[in-house]
Formats: sequence, structure tokens, C-alpha cells
Amino acid sequence: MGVMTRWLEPDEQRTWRAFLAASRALMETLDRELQRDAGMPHAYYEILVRLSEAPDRRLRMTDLADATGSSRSRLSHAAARLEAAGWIRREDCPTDRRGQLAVLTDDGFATLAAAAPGHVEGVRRHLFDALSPAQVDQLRRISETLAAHLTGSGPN
Amino acid sequence: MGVMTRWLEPDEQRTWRAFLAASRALMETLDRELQRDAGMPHAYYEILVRLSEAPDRRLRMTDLADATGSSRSRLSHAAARLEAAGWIRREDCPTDRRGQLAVLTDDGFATLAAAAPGHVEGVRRHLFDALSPAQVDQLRRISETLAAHLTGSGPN
DNA sequence: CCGGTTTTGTTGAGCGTTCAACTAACGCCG
DNA sequence: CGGCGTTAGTTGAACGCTCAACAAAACCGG
Repeated sequence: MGVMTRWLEPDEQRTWRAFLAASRALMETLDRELQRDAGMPHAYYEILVRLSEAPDRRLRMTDLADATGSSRSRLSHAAARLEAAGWIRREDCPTDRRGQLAVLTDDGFATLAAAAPGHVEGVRRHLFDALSPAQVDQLRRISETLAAHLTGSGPN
Repeated sequence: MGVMTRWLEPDEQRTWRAFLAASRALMETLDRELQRDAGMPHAYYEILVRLSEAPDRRLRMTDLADATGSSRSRLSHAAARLEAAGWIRREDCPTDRRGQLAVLTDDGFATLAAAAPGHVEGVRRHLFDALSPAQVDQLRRISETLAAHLTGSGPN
């Protein structure tokens, strides 16, 4: 702790600030588009996506939290909103009386299906169209490395 | 609009999800560390950093908003909090009677100086230590490309 | 100089997230 | 089986952000 701080090198500094600016701008843009076109934030969209991919369109709350990289609390609040919107419903888990299943409703599925094309197009326009195939590959490796590194030391 | 949606290719899908997971985990980790060690969110830390780098440690609200990639409203709310904490103070702009200058106080500078080493170490640990020098370079190019692409079409 | 338009910054309501505290059920060791 | 630590999920308060509405000053064309 008494050791001199090792500051960022100029190119690291530049990388870090560029990354901050880019990821913030990207997420804000997509979030705004989704809010405008589908009336939901990106986080809620992701919840619906994961449910739609699950067998029987249902998942345990904890599994859904893990899949979306969210805390239990966050998911619980989100589920309340999504249920109020009629996009999901909750069921008791048959094998664990503590458990809850989040189930995607037909309404939720329809909403998701309506929102998906526009959102995918946004991802394409704002992310993939700007990058070369090689860069997409680089970004994938970098992201997978980072994700593995981060979930190794400080998850929830 | 009647055109078939062009869905993401499998490798694009994988890239997108990895990027989401990684950037979310990274930002949440750093945010949590900063909140724990310095009592402020990352967004506020960035504001103090930009002020500390400015001549006379002062900036017009709009310039500060641009520098931190924030909306005017967000910065205005943030400035209120930062002022209440005693880390910045506001002054009237001498050349434009609409304008406000955000000025970093000595207290704010000291708080920043105390927080910086820990935060830099976090950035190093969670980001740069996981990547090769080549990947850092790739990430810089990708981020700069994306940032330029995004501020070309849909800024604030 | 006058009128409309633009820019600057603030405000309040509503929403989503965090954090800590809490209840209830599970599971395991003895 | 009985008790205890663990896990599942919820809750409420505090906080930060967005959005839309707004006031005030600056700018600009005629």
C-alpha cells in the first residue's frame, strides 16, 4: 500500500477512455432506441430474450439472473414490472418451495418478436457495420477473455 | 420495412453477447470498487478527473458534459450532488451570463487524489492485466472506430 | 434595434438499480 | 430427527439517470 502507484501508460489511458466513450455511447444509443420503439429498456429486453430461448419459455429466477448478469434484487424488481406489463408471469417452482419460475407470456413473446428486428438492426448498424470482420473476431476474443477474467475474481 | 430481418450470424451473436457480459461486468466491478473506496460512482469520478485536468480546474457545464459524454441534465443533477459534497463549487461565467463554471475545490481534488491510485489499479487489474499488448491496441482501434461512428449519427 | 430562434442550464416526475435487511425453505452434520 | 448454516427471493429506501418542460440570456436576420 505504500508503493508508488503505477499509472496508466499514454496508450493505455487512450484505450481506456476510448473504450469508456464507445461502450457508453453504444449502450445509450441502443437503450434509447429500444425505449422509443418497444417501450422497454435494454435490460428488460434481455430478460425476455433469455426466457424465449429457455425450454417451455420459463426459468428459475436465479438462473435468469445469472443468464442476464443481474443481481437477484434487480431481477426481482424487473420481474415485478414485467409482470405488471403482462409480459411475464410467475409460477411456484414444483420442486423447491422457495423457488419462483418466470414464464414468458404470449403477450410477452409477441412484444419481443415485434421489438427484435428493429433492435437487431440497431446492433448491426451501430456495432458490426463499423467494424471489419477481423475486428469483430478480435472483439469477441477480447470480450470473452475479459468476461472470464472478471467472473473469476469478483462476481455476485 | 417489409424486408426480412437480417439476423445476427452465430459469430456475431457470440461477439455481441460476450461484449455485453464483459463490458457490463467491468463497469459494475469498477463502479462498486469506487463506491466502496471513495464513496462515489464512476460517473462522478470522471467529472472530477476532467475538472482536475482543466486549466484552473474549472470548466463550463456544457464542456464538462461533452467531456464526460453526459447529457446536460445528468451533469446538472450530478453537479448538485458534488457541490453538496463540497467537491466542486459553481461560479457564474464572466463572459456569458447564462453560463456556469464548475470548479474543483481543494477538498474535491484531495478526494480525487486519494481515490485515483486504487481506481487505476482496478482498471489495470480488471482490464489491462487480462489482455496482451496487441489486444490493447486492437481494443483501442475498435473503440475509437465505434466512438467516431456513433457520434456521427446519434449524439445528444 | 426588434423579434424570433437557438443555446445554456435547471427542475421535477418517473423509472431502474443498489444495498441491506428480511422471510422462508432447503440441506446437512451429528 | 433437530438444529444451523446456506440459498431463494422479496422488499423499501436512497440514489442516479432520463425525459420533457421551462426560464433566461445570446444570437441573428431584417
